[in-house]
Amino acid sequence: MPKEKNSPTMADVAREAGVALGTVSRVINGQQVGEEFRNRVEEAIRRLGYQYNSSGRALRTGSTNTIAFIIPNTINPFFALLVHHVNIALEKRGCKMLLCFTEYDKSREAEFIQMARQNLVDGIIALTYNPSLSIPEGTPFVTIDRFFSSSVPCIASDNFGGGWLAAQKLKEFGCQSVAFIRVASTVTNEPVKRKDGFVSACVDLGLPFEVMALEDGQPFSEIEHFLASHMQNGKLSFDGLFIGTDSLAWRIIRLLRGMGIRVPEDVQVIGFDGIRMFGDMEYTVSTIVQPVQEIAETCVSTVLSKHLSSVPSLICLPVTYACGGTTKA
Amino acid sequence: MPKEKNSPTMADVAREAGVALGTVSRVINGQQVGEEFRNRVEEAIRRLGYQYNSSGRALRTGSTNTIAFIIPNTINPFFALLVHHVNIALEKRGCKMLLCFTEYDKSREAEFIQMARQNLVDGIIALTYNPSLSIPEGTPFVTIDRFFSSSVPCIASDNFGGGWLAAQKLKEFGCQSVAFIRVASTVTNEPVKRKDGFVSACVDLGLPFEVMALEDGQPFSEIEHFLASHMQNGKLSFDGLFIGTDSLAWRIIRLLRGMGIRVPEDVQVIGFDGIRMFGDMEYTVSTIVQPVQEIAETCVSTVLSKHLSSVPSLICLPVTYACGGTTKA
DNA sequence: TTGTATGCGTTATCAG
DNA sequence: CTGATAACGCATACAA
Repeated sequence: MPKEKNSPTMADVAREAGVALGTVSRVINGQQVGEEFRNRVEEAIRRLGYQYNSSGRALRTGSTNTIAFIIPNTINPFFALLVHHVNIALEKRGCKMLLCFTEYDKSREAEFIQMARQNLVDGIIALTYNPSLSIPEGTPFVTIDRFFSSSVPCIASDNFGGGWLAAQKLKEFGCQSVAFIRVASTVTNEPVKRKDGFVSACVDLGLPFEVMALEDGQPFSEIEHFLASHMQNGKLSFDGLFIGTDSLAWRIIRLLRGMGIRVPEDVQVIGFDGIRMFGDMEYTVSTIVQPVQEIAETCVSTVLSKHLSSVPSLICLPVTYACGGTTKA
Repeated sequence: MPKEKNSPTMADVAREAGVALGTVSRVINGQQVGEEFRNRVEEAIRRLGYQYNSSGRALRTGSTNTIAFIIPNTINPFFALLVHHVNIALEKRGCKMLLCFTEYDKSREAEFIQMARQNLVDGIIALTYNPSLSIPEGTPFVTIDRFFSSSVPCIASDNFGGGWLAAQKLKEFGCQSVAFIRVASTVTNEPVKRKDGFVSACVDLGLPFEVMALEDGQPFSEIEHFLASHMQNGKLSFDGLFIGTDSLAWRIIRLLRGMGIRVPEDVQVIGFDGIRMFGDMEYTVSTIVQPVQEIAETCVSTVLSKHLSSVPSLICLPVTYACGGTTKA
């Protein structure tokens, strides 16, 4: 079954313009062509409504100007934002994006890498959770938030600095006793450093703290138990909480309010990510904001850079604090 | 510049297996091949780590198993959800998705359609705002929320029914006087029927109502003026509001609370779309929920259907009501 | 500067 | 059922 729609080809344009095939190609690729010839070709292109066929070019050049972006989904607003900025950054450089949703499925992560190579992508940007994912040789590969090896560039927020900043802010806002709560990740990725930075700052600042991690498989109610076990006379023994993500922070705030604890009056809460209502309105919670646009820009420029090997293996980008109404500032 | 990475080709596999090129192709495409030959080929494929090259196939067959999805962005959670479900639906049918973000730019919408055809996409799904967009011949085209002509299938929620449902719910929850507020769209798309359904229901149910539209270019403060002009003795003269989208509803609720009006105690609010916190948690406001997954499924099955011409030109899918805490139910 | 001819990897047609 | 071979549309090395 050949093509159904008979679009004109370069040969058609060449015939129409009375020039050679190669000349048409050169006009299209913006190479040196005599004024007279160029006009004839451009006229013919217009007349025929010619559009170049990217499969032919890809087959010939072995490159598609396409980057695969492997990510769990777009339902999570942080991922959605990432997709958006990655696409913008790619487009700015004349590249297309091949989106791959893994749904956190490790086997799908591997399948997509294979699929991406079948499609001759020029590079892969991946935010994955499979610790033993095998990185393909010969295709530029950049990861977000996950360090594989020194030969695979990893782009991330300054998670450690973010944890530090959270503790500093809580202290600044008058907290006397704080806690860090997160869901433990099965893989050791960059975001685990949020805890390290937080703990480090608490120690440095002389701020008493506790750490609670919801291990894999434990129900959310464990967090409820943790909080309940830190109540005395209807009062929580913490007046500041740093939570691993905005999403979890939101759930915990709901929980606290259900327990009759006011936020931020009784306890101040800082999350991580910088998620806004409806994507672009106010922050959902007070938060450490990830520089999503810079992350996307860096991923794209890195994966497209000619000399991947001379690129740093870990790039951390600066985070900022933003008030979302769950702190006293 | 030829390919940098020398992946094995079908010819390599054929040589390795000691068979003809055509036989390898037949094995890969699952056609009839003798048991012995099939084994030899499969063994060779494994040994060489062969992966088929989709450009070659595309060039030959004129089809890429790719559908272009044209949409403003993924920052808006509704669009993000749509992208997600469209991708799932496509993947289920072995198709890839070429995402095109228009950022509401009319000229970009047209450019993407051209780009999509250059890439030999097998079809286009588009959520656009350019009323005079020209639909390409020869490439299956399906729209969301926008009716172009009877030859271009349009998939949408039952916007009229949704408006009706909102009025019905407000009445059911005890409202005596209601209003509909929206930002007017410059294009006449399906969502404008939300007002029609609402008005129709109010009339039928004997519910007094008003309609307010923020025209193009008017600032948000116009809505503030509208509400302020309907205040008497610190009380709003409406006890129920239906807002064009959840996002606008959220902004208006913030506004109301700033004016000292309680939601839902003083005034109940219903939005439209069905946006959830963080994509999958509770609804942001009480809302008319669009069946996003069904919309996506329908778009995909329609655009891939062999006989596009025999498809209905407008398909409306049923909406539901969901409480998000801004109504008394 | 322009024309010509080859091959990229695949599918499909035609002989064997 | 299998082998050989001709396109598909394009970029490019080489010849003019």
